[in-house]
Amino acid sequence: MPQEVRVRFAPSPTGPLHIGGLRTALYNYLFACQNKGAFVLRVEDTDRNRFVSGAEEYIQEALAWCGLTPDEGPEQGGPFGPYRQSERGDIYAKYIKVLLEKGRAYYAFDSADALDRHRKDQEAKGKTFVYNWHNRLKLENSLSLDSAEVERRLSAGAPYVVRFKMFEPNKEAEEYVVHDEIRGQIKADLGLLDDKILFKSDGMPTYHFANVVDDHLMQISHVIRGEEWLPSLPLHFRLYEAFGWAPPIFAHLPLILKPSGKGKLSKRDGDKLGFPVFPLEWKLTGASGYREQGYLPGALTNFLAFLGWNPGTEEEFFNLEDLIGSFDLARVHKAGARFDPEKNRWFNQQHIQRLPLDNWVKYCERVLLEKNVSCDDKTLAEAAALIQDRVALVNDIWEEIKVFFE
RNA sequence: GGCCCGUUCGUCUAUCGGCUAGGACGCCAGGUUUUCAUCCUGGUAAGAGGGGUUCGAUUCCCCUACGGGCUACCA
Repeated sequence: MPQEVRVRFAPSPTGPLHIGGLRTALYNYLFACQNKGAFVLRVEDTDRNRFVSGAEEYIQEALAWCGLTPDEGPEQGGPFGPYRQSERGDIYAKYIKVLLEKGRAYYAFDSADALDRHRKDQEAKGKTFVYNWHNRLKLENSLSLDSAEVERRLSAGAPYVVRFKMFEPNKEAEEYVVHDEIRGQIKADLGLLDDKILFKSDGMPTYHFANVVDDHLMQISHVIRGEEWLPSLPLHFRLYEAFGWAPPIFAHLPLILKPSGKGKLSKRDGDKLGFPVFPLEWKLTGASGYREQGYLPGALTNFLAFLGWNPGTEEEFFNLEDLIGSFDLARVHKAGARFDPEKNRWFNQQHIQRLPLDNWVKYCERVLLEKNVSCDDKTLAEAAALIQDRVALVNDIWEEIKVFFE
């Protein structure tokens, strides 16, 4: 492998990181470490409307709690910065121009309202409105309008977006094949895909554009991300192609599903399901976190690692270092996995039991300190040893240990 | 609706054409423990359905069903 492995975790700061995102970060981290590569944190804050202040700090803190500290990122710095997309405006402006000049992208003046109307019209006829090759000449854009009119609108400051020219019939084949490391070859029909917006009218790039530009510029070798991105993989390949860049290797991870009922686990589940979905508590909404509930970060990452992957042996207790040694992208599953809070708790209990005594004593000591109970080291060590296999969560310590001090 | 991905015990999973389909959580039963927890032993329970390919399919192919994702000037 001549090329250096560089992976990135690219959350958008719209709220706390949830355990699905945490697992994505974990897999990226493991892959980077075992290949002696770099783990990059990139903050994808191109949506001003959904920006939540404090979210970026939360993400950093959550990663640090789990031991997944990035090698490069907004706080760590690095040679490929800035690592916040909101600070990379000049870069995107430069590269969108490239696509425009190559004729691979075009200006579009259709208002959001007008597009909405088109969608509703088509829906009424039982059809779906798709902005692409078959109607782009009937809409308001730099392909349909003459160049003088386009110039006039642009210089008059008319709002516009930039769209990607996804496909041109008669010039290229409709069948398109992309590759995913976990799923293999995936066929797509370019004629069915739409001319995605690359640049929004507020001057910010969309995910698709910023992502491709940044991954290329940051020399990302492997993109390991959630399965929800699989449908846009053909678009991303097309973008690399349009730029003339070699794409990275893509691996789409299976989603984490709710313990029961339908759908994937989401931030909005909060702890409505009876268990936290966040590593740390999120004060804005009062949502609880695994740390506050008394989970060990090593137990959480162990359990999360096994949601969608396993080493193929019957060994099931792995600390971060063990995981780095055993993790294998080729053994990642294709199907989504339901999150099981009970098994998560059991992992935690097992991890507590396996803690070296002197380490465990520190947890107990902290609890006694909080409760203003003083005792000598010998008593503390004895009491801690006696309760170690009775406790499933760090938060249970007081309940078990108090009998020794009352 | 359209497109894409998926499908082994209730759940997480092993199996890379030939197994009595293994492990773990949970649950049930028994044992250890003054009680509880821990721990030990045993039990429960699975290849979505239908076609192929093959001497032989859980494993390869197709169809159907079901599940999931995407279909925004969100990521």
